[in-house]
Amino acid sequence: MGQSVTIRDVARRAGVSRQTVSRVLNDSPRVDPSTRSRVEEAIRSLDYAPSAAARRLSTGRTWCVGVVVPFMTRPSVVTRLAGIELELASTEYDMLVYNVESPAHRDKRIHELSRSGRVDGLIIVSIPLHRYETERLRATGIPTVLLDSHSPTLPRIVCNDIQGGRLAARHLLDAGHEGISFIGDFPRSPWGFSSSRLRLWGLRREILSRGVSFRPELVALGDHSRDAARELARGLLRSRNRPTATVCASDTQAIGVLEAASALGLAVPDDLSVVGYDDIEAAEYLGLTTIHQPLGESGRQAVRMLLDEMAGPRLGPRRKDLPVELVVRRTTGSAPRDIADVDRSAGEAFDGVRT
Amino acid sequence: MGQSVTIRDVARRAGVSRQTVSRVLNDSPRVDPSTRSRVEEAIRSLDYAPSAAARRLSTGRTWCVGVVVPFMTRPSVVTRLAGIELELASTEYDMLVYNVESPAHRDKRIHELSRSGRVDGLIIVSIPLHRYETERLRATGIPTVLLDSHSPTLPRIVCNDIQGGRLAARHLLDAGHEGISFIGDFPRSPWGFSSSRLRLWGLRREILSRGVSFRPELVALGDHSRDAARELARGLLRSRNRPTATVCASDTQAIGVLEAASALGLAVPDDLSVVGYDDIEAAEYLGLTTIHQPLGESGRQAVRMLLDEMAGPRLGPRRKDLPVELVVRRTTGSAPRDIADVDRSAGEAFDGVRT
DNA sequence: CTGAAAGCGCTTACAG
DNA sequence: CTGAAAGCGCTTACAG
Repeated sequence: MGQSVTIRDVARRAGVSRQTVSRVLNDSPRVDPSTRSRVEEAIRSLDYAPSAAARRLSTGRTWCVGVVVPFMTRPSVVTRLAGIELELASTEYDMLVYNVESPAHRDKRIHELSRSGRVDGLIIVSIPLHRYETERLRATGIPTVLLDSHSPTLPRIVCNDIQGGRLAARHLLDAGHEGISFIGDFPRSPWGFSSSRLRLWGLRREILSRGVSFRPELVALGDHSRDAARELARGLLRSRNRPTATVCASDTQAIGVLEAASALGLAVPDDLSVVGYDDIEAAEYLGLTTIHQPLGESGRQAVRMLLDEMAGPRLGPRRKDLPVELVVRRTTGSAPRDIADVDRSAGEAFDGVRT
Repeated sequence: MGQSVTIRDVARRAGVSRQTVSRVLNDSPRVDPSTRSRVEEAIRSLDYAPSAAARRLSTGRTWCVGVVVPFMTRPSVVTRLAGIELELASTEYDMLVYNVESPAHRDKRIHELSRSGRVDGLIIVSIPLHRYETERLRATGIPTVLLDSHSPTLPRIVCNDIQGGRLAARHLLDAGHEGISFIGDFPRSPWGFSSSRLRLWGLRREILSRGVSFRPELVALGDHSRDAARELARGLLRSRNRPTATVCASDTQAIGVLEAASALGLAVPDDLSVVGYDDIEAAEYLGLTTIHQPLGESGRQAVRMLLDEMAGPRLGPRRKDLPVELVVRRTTGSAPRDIADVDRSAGEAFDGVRT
């Protein structure tokens, strides 16, 4: 079965002690060259591989990093995950992945993970922690980095959501839009995700800073899904004073908005401009204007920050903000001259009555 | 730092031996109820969590399953991965994920994984193994299940690719198509993926079994990407005797074909029918007719098969085929009456010359 | 440069 | 039902 060759067998074969074999294994300089080559020869001829379990117990390090993600199949999440994997692959660390499906499940996972000694460090993706969870983590002493969520005390990598909202608003305001709607996530979902809220906040600030009035009735929040966004958009777009542009909390939701526009006979971008968020792969082939986040890179940076934390505890909290950027494609354009005209002509198309 | 409470501390606190604590931890029935509750109380008051590393060394089991995937961000791959994670989450096993980016990298990963004792079992996704790799795996004795790839000896879960090709062909033949093209992956990529080849094989067999001639010049193979598929499609669709329908080895490639059709002014499905493969999320909102694979379910089944293997080696090879099904949406329709007409009218649109 | 001793924190038979 | 002994396969000081 292979697995039965131990360090003891190698030592016997090479005529040395187990410690010497261990030194060769760990590249210790305090080994005579000729001894070393004898040991290496023994390792080779016995096809020996050291036991990870034994090494872990004796060194007290697992050489594993745990990654906790919600909704791992979401394009933005899996891209982050791939970034984490890529960076870890260049180290000796392995990646344990836990997909959590509910807030309760999440709490349990994080708690048990932090205490079982299964991982040397933890990366928690997109999940804001309660204060008591943060405290529990500190108590266990396990190095932890948050990716895409905020915390007053834990080290974290965040993309600048407020800036993203501002960029989207600026782009639309420059094109003459004034009725800008926002479709995002429920404000008080049990997950407590904050990105949608922050993006809206940035959008609002930019609009107000331009002296344009912000219309709260154009904000519609729901599930983070295409279907929910489509229904919300349908409502907004049928209203008397409909928006000429919509900013979404994700590309997925933006796709729902495009569907709603299409169903209502509104042309994009002539009648309606749409801006997404994330720049997932689908955004490119749909020609969706969106806010690009450095998703893969954010994962890599989270790993680097975690490695730093594991090397030695830092004094204060650490936080790194990654920039986002606007990617203009084909779903945004100038505001319609006069929205009343648009509505009138849309009306004509339906009922042939001139008003 | 928390981690310093050991089984010894608990034993002392409860006034019993370490073995007794161990029995309580492992739900052994041979413990007196009152002793048990004393131990449980001690565990609680000391906030004790057993060391995974120690348990692993003494039991010889890691309680980890390794998953090796290529291109983890591909929608079809991540869906499989999520299925694996979901099934593992209902067990005590953790999931180690390795994303391999090149065939060389893959060989190294699989080899070292199988020998380091880091995992109790291995799931290898979409990667056909060389014979010598298969032999090496057997030699290590590590239970292994292949998901979405074939092997004469290893246990495996496969979706029926040949059947998928047949279903696509049948659907198109029923709609009157005769010039059916196929856009798939390079036949001899270093990865050795087989699904594209098998789907083409099924397509071909179905066409021939209907007495329709198969036109090899309508088969175009390239990189598994939207861009490559778009360029291949562009070539096919501009040829004199162009196809009226295209089957693709993936939805991603089908999207490239849709782009090519759009660029050439061909209406889908009036001028061209398109069938994808996988039924990823994008297929639904693009209205893409496709072959649905039970991606998540295939991951779950791979875990169950692996757990069986780990419970005890089976006598013979095991293989499970999962069914695929056709999902008809909006990219397929009847064959154009006379393709020459179509080409003529397209020509007119361009140059205004009547032929 | 090398080895004898001790230990990492559990579990597994073996007695009683 | 419970405990003393031994062991899992490494590494870490400590001598020499």
